Amino acid sequence: MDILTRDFYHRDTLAVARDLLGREIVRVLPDGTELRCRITETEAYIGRLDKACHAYGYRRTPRTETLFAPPGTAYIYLIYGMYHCLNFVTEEEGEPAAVLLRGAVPTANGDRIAQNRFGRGLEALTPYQRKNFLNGPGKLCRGLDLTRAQNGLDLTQSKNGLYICAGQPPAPACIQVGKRIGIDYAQEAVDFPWRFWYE
DNA sequence: TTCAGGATGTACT
DNA sequence: GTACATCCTGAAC
Repeated sequence: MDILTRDFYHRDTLAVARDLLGREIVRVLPDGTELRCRITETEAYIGRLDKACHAYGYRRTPRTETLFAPPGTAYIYLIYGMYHCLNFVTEEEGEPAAVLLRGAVPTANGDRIAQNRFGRGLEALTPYQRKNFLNGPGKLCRGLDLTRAQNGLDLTQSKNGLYICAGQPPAPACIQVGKRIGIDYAQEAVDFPWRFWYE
């Protein structure tokens, strides 16, 4: 079912971040339920030269270890004590770089995703909740029930319960580019246009 | 509709 | 002890 292969991630991180738009995340829960959503927003982080990256300058710690893994690995970490962020490792193994997923829209089992997010079904959501469903990295992980338990998973194997399908990428002209969010501390890197999204 | 403030735990000076 | 790739709530407009 056209799972993206390691070659897809084994490229320049900016190219991968752009190409991930429109792709479909598949998350299989322990009970077999298959959650699906389409990627609408991404950001690139490249340790080699990017002060916003956890592994800036090849900084290696227990947390950043996953960033040095082979391309196509899931890097998931805890942020602000209560939320998780999902990234896909890119480039050569040993080259710490990844794409952060910042936004998505549900394409299958949205009801279950709503349960994970708000503790109630799609029908019961307020307009405000519908509008702000998976439009943030923490929300996305909450909706797909992803935590550090899934850190380090190989995304190229369907058996791991987390993989990416080819989906339907947007026309290049529809892709918007801008500065990344929430990295004010990163000095010159705050202005890097490494965020990609589309409507 | 926007905005300030707080929640909360881990990583790492 | 401080910072953090965030999100929600409630108040003011």
